Parts: sequence; structure tokens; C-alpha cells
Amino acid sequence: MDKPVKANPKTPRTDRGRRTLRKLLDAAAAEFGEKGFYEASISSITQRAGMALGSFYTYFDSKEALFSALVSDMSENVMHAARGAIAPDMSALDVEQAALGAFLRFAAEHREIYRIIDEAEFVDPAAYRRHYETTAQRIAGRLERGSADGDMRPGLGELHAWAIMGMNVFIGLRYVVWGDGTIDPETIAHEVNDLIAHGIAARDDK
Amino acid sequence: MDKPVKANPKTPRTDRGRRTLRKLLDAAAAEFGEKGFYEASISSITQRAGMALGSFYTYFDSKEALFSALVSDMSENVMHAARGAIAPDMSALDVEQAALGAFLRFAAEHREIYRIIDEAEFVDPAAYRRHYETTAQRIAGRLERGSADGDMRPGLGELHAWAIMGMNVFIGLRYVVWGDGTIDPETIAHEVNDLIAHGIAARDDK
Amino acid sequence: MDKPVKANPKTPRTDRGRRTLRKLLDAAAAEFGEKGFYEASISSITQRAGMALGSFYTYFDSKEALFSALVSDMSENVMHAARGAIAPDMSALDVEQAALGAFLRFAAEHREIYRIIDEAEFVDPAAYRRHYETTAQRIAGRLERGSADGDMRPGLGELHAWAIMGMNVFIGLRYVVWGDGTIDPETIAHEVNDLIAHGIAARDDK
Amino acid sequence: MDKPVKANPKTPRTDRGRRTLRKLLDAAAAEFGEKGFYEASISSITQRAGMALGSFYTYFDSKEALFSALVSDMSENVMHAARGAIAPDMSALDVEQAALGAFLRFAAEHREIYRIIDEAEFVDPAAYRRHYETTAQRIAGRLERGSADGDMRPGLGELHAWAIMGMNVFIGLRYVVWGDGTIDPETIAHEVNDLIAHGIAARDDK
DNA sequence: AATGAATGAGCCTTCATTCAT
DNA sequence: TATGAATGAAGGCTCATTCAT
Repeated sequence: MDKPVKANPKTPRTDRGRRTLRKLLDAAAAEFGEKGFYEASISSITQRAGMALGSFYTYFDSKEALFSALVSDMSENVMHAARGAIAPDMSALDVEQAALGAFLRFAAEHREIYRIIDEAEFVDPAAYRRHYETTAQRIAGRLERGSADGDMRPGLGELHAWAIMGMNVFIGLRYVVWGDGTIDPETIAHEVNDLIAHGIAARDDK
Repeated sequence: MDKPVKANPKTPRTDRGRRTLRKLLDAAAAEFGEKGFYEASISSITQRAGMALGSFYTYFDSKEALFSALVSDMSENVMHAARGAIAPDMSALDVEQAALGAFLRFAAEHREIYRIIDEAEFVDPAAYRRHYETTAQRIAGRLERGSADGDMRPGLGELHAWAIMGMNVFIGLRYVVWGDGTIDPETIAHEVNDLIAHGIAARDDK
Repeated sequence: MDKPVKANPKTPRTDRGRRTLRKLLDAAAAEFGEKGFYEASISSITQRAGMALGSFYTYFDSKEALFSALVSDMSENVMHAARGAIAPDMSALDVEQAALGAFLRFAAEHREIYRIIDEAEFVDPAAYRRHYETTAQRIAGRLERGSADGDMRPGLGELHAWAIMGMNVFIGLRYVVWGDGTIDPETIAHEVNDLIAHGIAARDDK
Repeated sequence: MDKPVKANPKTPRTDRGRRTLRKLLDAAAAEFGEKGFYEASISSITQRAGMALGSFYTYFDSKEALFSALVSDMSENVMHAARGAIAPDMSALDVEQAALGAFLRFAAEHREIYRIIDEAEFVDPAAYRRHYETTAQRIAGRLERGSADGDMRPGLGELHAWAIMGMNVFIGLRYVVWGDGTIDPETIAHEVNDLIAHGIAARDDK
């Protein structure tokens, strides 16, 4: 949550303005994370941010606009985190494991992300869809490369990407957001990766 | 959506009352499915149901109560559908495939289910959690049985259950709720099952 | 202000409702008359009417809707008053005098009418225009009949109607709304009628 | 709109300041004319004028102050236009016709005048009243002179002045502001003057 | 003089819930 | 049971005005 926000109709021109905007976004992330979009109030957000109610509208046109900005922000940040965990020399399967690990670590740091992205389904459906479709495309791209490289079996594509994304999301929900924090992301990622790699059928090849 | 609803503080005594209650629940499912909990209004729901606003409180104590009743209803219905698809003589892997197929078919019939369960995260978090934990337990139980029977590899448990549940949910989202309806549930279930069974690693055993 | 109001999107079904609606309209006429549309507040109107704020929206969709209803109401009422003053056996000129007298008396009773109709120019321009165009048409009709009957000179029409309407309106503003009430409507109407009838040129026919 | 504005609490000292003030007034005339006082916003006015919001308060103490300045400005300008059309050797009736013609031409050039003066009734009632009372006094003075000169019949005064003013205003509304511009001011003024001069009664002296 | 940011009172509107019949 | 009306708290948003630079 420390990269600049873009694509906002009301870009602050002064430094002071940019600082205020950041305070607003941080406060909003906390508020939406705790209360959800509908139970959150602009007034409470500006209070958290330590500014007057009206100041909000210097930076956003509406509660929805703020929320959308936040969703884009978070969406980009997770993807960025995942990509940052990938090294060029990893095997395709290791890449998946690293990406999952990075995602879980990100979620542990930013627990609001689940509620915020989930609520986008209702508040900004297009952004919701975009988030998952983009993520799936990234995964699909990696799978196709894995197939091509021979690290993964042939024929992988979108469907497998969605399946893996679903696994990752639910694993994060269960073990990070709802978990007690005792299981560390790497261990989980490792276990899940084994499932992804070999499945659960009995292995008669032993 | 045609089984009786229970666990209601205000159980209608007459037949007419029961019919009214049903109309209310159907109207609510539609309304919540379309608009989400917060954008939905009691007034609109009663209008859909063809009754007066005030009548609502003869059947439910609050908007939340109605929503919770609906979530329980749906939660039970999906699980019931999944269970109904399982035959005693199926192999453990076939059971998973059948369960997924049943789930996808159910979702195709009741597209509201995604939005309603998803929104429970905000409106009735306990029910949300209960829904997924119960579902996961069911799957985990089957996996353990599969391990024991030798159909599946040993050591399967909760983590794998959550992973599989996540896959199923996201596959349903992508190919049923957002899909154009051209891919049929069985085909999808079959493909996904292959992933679950054998994973995506290159198979050198061939 | 004691005839039923029609053409309202939310027609009350009970007697109690109809009484409430009337109280609302009376309160609104007073409030708008005193403060004007923009300085008036729904909250103040409902207070005057002795009801809760929210009750307003049982009867009107918006502040604008209430205002428009009021404008239509008043517009009809003045025209009705004017028409009521006309007897079939009057000469065309006497008709004009009677109509003006009736208008002035109406304005004396309902001083809000000026501010309400005037403000319609900004709040509901279509209603504003409709009011004056309808009124002008009525007058024009009478003038044409007067021309035909030989009581008035030939060639009278819309332009003369607008001129006469303007006179009437401004005379009412000056001597009724701003007046101290010492000059009675009939006297004024008589004097104005003389102007209408014979103009102000020096009369060499004497 | 090109004479200096006076009676302003904050008279600019520099030339640049005077130019800014003029831009502000022109922008305000346009904005108030289009949207009316209450729907207009300082921010929109300063935008039109190409300056920053805060700069407004260098020139006016409040939105009301600006509006009042504008009303005075326009009020003076119309009267000035009317007076400018009068030649010393005209007959009293010709004077009225010339004045009306000038007024109509002015209104055609400055259509905002109607909305601005009309809205003064709500925003600055004193200015509204002053405008019409002053105008009426001017007319009354001319009528009295006309009576004295023998061009007009005796006994003319305030009442006739208001009546004539009302005619002029409504004729301008109908044929200039709402008109399609096809009828030229002079023709209208001529027709109206005939009404003023001889009235509408049947003329048996013919 | 000029500017962009900040302020906060105020108001319309919604709607879950309660009431009276 | 059913219904139409009534309630009032709550919240989003506007915008004139003030501040700091």
C-alpha cells in the first residue's frame, strides 16, 4: 500500500494533497476491510484519516469511486507481489509454488484483501471480474509455457488456471485469513504444490 | 427451492401462511441474487411476492433473518444435491467427479447461489464460514475414506479438501455463472477430475 | 386550496392518507411562499404539517415533485376563480374586468401564488410556461369573441392577450401583494379596464 | 455589459484586477442566466471565468453580493437603453413606443435579464422591488408629462405606469425570450402602442 | 493577487421497522 | 393475518467560505 495511485479523476497537484490522498486510501482500506463497503461510511473514513468529511470529495467523486480505486490498487499489488517472487530459472512447478507462497504472504500482510475483492462482486462487478480474469490469464500463460517446456503435461490451459486459482484462493482463506497463523505460507504452498503436481489418485507407479 | 424451510422464528400455522412464506423466500432469492443484500429492499421483495410491506414481519424478524434463512436453505440444498449424485458403489475419484457435476448443475439452475453465499461473508459471517467448513468436512471425509480404501493416496485431509472445494467453486464461477452455457457440466467435471487425480506435472510414466 | 389534488404518483388509499396529503400541501404552500423553493426544506415543511420527515416520501417522490404539484394546483385554482366570476350575459369588456377582479381577490387570499408561480420559472420551467400560455389562450379566446360580437375592435388576438395578462399580473403585484390593502380589487379592476378599453391617448371625441 | 460596475465593496486597484472583475461578471451573468442563482455555483463561475475558486473572494464577499451587483448592473443597463432611445421632440406616445422598442431590443441581446431580475425576487427582494418601482416611476413621469402636454388624456399616473410596464414585460417574455426571433421589436412595439393608445373597445367614432 | 486544499453545516433521500386498523 | 401509513435515524453529497502558501 505504498505505491502511487493513478487513474484518479482528481489528481492532487501539491505535495500536501498527495499525502492527504494516501491517508484517505489507507483509512479506506482499513474501514472497508473491517466493516465492508455498505457498513462503512465516508464520515468514519475521513475521521480515521484525520480530516474533515468534505475533504473526501476533493479526492473522489463518490464512495464507489474510492472503492474501485482501492480494488484496482489491491489487485495490482497482489499480482505484483506474485510476479516478484518468480525467478527466471525456476521450473514451471516451482514457479507456481513461489507464486502461491507470495500470494499467501501478501494476504497475511493485507488481510483486508479478501473482503475488499469479494465485495467488489457487488460494488464493482466489472473490477471483480477483471481481477480474476487477469489473474487466470497470468496463470494460464505460465501453464502453457510449462507444457511447452515439458515440465508440465501437455494440454493445459484456462480451465486448469481457474482450478489452480480457486485452490489458491481457498487455501488462503482457510489457512491465512481464518488460520491462527501457526502454519507458515511456505509449508502450505509446498503441500498444495504437491497436489497440483501429482494429484490425489493412488500412485501405483511406486 | 421447493423444500420446507425450518429454523424460522415464525413458523406459519396455516397452509395459506406456508404458501406466503414460500413466495417470500422465492422473491428474496431473486432480489438478493440480482441486487445483493444491501441494494435489495424489503419493500421490493414484498412487491415481488405480491404482498403488502407490513406483512413481511409476520414471517421474519428482520432483513438479516430472511437472508440467513435463505443462506441456510441454499447451503443445505447444494449439499443435498451433491450427496444425491453419489452412488454407494462409485470409486472415490468417481464420487468427487459426480459431486462436482451435481454442484455445477445445481449452480446452473440456481445462479443466485454464488451471490447469496458470497454476500453472507458480510451479512452473516458465521453462516458463511459454516457453509464452507461443513462442505470442506464432507469432502475431507470422502478423501479420508478414499485414502483408506486405497483409491487415493494416503495422507489426504483438510488441506486437500479446501483445495478441491476452491477448484470447484471457481470452475463453477467461470464456466457456469459467467459461462455462456455451451460447455456442459459433465465435461467440465471430467476434465477437472483428471487434474485432481493426476495433477499437472509431466507424466514420465507413459 | 381545498380541492382534491390529482395526478400524483402516490395517491393515498385511505382517508387518513388523504388528510395527511392535504396538510402537506398546505404546509408546503406556506413554506414555499415564505422562503421560496430553495430556502425551503422538506424537514421544515413536515414540521409545519406536524408529521415525521420520512412521511413526506409517502406522498411525493421529491421536493420538486411537491413543488410541481403545488404549481399545477394553484394554476388551476386561479383560472377557476377567474372563470367563476364570469357571467354569460356580460359584455366582453365587463368579462375582462370581472376576471381581473377575481384574480386580484384570489391573489389577496393567496399571496403565495406570486412567489410560487414565479419560482416555477426556475424549478419547473415547463409548468411556468404552461401556466402563462394557457392563461393567455383563455384571454385570447375571449378577445376574439369580443371582436366577433362587436364589443371589441376587430383584429384582437394573442398579442393583446399577453399584454392584458401582463397588466393584470403587475397590477396585482403592485396593489395586492405589495399594496397595503387599502385599495379594493374592484376599484382597481375598474380603472384598469378603462385603460384597456380606451387607451391613454387624448380623446378628442369629447 | 461593458460599463464599469460600482457599489462594490472590493474595488480592484489595478488594471489586471479590473479585467478579472469583468470576466467574473460576464461569467456570472451567463451562469445565473442558465442555471439560476441556486443551481449556479461559485466554482462553476470561476471556471468559466478562467480563474481559481479562491480568487472569487478577492472581488466579492459572497455569492449574494455578486448577484446583487449583477442585478444593479442589468437594471441600470436596461433603463439606460430605454432612455437612450428617446428623443426630445417625440410625442408622448412615440416616446412609449420607442422605450418599448429599446427594451425589447435590449432583451433580445441579453436574454439572461429575465431570469436574473426574476430571481432577484428571491435572492435580493429589495433590489427586485427597487427595479420595478424605479421603472414604474420613470414611466409614470412620462405619462404625467404626456397628460400635461395634452398628448395623453388627463389623470394618468402610477397605476397606468404599472399596467404599461406589465404589458411590456410580458410582451418581451412572449415574443423575445420565448419567441423564435421572427417578429422584430419595432413591429411589436408598434402594435402594442396602438393598444396603449386606443384600447380595445369597439370604436364607434369611425 | 492568486491558488489549491480544507472545512463542516446542511439537506435530501432511503428504508428497516413499528403502528393502527 | 394482512395492510397502508408513519417513523426517524443515518448517510451521501454539495458547496459557500476560509486557510495557507
